[in-house]
Amino acid sequence: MGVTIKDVARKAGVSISTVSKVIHDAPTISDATKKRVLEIMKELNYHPNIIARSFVSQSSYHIGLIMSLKKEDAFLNPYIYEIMGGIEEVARKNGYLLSIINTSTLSENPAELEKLIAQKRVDGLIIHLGGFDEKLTAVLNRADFPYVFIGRPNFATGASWVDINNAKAGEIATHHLVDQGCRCIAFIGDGVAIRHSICAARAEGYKNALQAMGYAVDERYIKDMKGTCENIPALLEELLGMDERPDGLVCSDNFIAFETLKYLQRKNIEVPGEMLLITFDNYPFAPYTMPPMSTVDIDVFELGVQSARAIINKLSNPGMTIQYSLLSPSLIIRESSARKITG
Amino acid sequence: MGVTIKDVARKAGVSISTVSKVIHDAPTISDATKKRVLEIMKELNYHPNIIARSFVSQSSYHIGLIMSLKKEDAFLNPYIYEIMGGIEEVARKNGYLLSIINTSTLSENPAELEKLIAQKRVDGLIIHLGGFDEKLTAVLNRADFPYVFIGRPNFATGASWVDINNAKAGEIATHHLVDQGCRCIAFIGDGVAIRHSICAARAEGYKNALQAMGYAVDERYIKDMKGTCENIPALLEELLGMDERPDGLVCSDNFIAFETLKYLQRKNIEVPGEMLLITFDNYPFAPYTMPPMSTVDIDVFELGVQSARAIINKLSNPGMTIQYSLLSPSLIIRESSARKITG
DNA sequence: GTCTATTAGGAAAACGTTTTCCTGAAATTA
DNA sequence: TAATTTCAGGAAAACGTTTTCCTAATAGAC
Repeated sequence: MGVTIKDVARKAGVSISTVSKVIHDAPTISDATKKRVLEIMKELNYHPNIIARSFVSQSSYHIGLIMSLKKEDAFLNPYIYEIMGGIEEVARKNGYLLSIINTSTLSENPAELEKLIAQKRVDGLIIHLGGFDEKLTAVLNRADFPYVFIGRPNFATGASWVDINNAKAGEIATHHLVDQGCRCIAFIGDGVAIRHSICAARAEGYKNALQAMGYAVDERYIKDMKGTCENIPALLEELLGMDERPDGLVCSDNFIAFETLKYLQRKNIEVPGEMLLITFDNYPFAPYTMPPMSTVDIDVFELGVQSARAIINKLSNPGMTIQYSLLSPSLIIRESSARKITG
Repeated sequence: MGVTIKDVARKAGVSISTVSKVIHDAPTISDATKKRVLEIMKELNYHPNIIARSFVSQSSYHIGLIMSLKKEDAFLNPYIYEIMGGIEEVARKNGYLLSIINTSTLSENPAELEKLIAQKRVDGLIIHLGGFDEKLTAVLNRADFPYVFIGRPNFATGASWVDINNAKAGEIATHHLVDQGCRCIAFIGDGVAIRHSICAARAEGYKNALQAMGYAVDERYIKDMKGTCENIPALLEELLGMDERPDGLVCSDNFIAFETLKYLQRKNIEVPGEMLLITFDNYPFAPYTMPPMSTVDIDVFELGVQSARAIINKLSNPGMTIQYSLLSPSLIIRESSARKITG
């Protein structure tokens, strides 16, 4: 067992209370004593035993991140990796460690969540809303356990959340295509009609942008692949067969964008010559498609930072009012949406 | 404070020692008492306080995973996500939680690692070798702290590691191209000459396969992009200008493969018509390239599982001899390496 | 010089387990 | 029946902090 507070106390000729007070910089200790004790601490290379401290405070100094680790989901949210980076940084700076909990474990066996919080293995939870089961929030609420969401929940909850401003992102994408000369812009999504879904918000932004710029919104130009990529070719065929053929496409996610690109190539429709394309999230392969794909990018690291701050705030101040925050996206223009100046 | 062992003891009319012994299924407790105590435990919804248990055992019941969370590295190792899934599953089943520690935090400030292990915030470490600093292992060794590697370290260490069999993967890729009719196969990598690098191992496999099938290995057909994608066109130009022009390319990573594909398209060289292409890791976008990319895939989930087992073994059996394990890859054939049967 | 207020630091309990050693009762043996 | 062994369970210490309450010494006020 390493160096303990007792060793420091003995060597410094003070009581352990005094050492503890020095650690916490209590005002009732004289500067001289403080200095001496601090020196001894350094000399002995003393680190307070976190586990003992946990024991007293009954907190683990761990923040849990509930996220899906299912193989199939691995690349649905490519940015979760960066989110983790943001969380880890803030957590560490506040003395917390980041622990990962698999969403599917919990959905399959909600008792695991009960155990997790009964045993206080984490002090608070950040819940990434991919595949998270609404029912589980009931468990958390019953135990009055602190948590925040990444992503805007589409169910009632008393918890704070942080999200990216997908409506704004949709606006930016659409606005950009109009800027590039498009006069008829279609939207292809997956879950357009699902309340508070990422796709719905992006579609909303698409509509808002069109209206704001004085274009009519025609619902026939809004398509939904309904969960399966295989529907995309048919949707595109419909769009290309319309009286006024679209000259710009907003794809609500990368997979749609890539499938669309493939289809257009097969049909010998040039991008960006005849059709401009834009999507979201700046997926790492976006620069490597042919042509490279324009995206509306999100600072997901910041998403992690904000969510970590939110939960840590909540821990130190349990009565805190709930907060929502929406982060702004930015535009990354690549060839797929850039009209050649020449020609 | 929730239900404690005292509450259970009182209600069951036994001492806390007895309850503790029931929890650990000690043989000196009669079946009748055991049964009664277990019932009371269930009735009161008692969960042993892990923090108190940690306090006694001075272990945190957390496994740390050191991995790079730097933005730039996020997609270098797309499969780390799945690795985490494997680790989490094994860890949880053994009563551990998975904690994430950012490699760059530690390299920037090695004292963080000292603190981490002095405070016993994790019981053991799994180190993902991307960007991990060799010097840090000295800290671990000095403290006799248990750790294992994911990936084969290219420096001396007393620790176990698990890795994917990259040499075997290189063999499989090369063998497959020969099977498909290639007679001159080139290899493009990044770090061919770096000892124990992933790329070097794959190149080794490439050579072995060629030799095993009776082909000569010509070093002129082995190219290295030396850290920057911009070198790729020049390398390809060299290859295409050779007396015997290659009809198959083994690309040691996805970025090389995608850049290569782009180049070949610009030069109007048909894939798979005139050139077969194969790469590794089954990056999620591999099916979405034009044409879809063949890859040699790795069960990285299993990599996580094995690394977690290794560290947990080590924890329960500190004297354990170090172990190395190499996981076998499997072939996923897509259009980029499939000679049309017709024509 | 006495009384009070202030200051610096100490003593000890508490947190919930695990674990070692002990004890009393029952069972076995002689 | 007496001595011994076995068995089931209990008492208490220990783990390293934090924190509350207390005390002795000093300073200040009159």
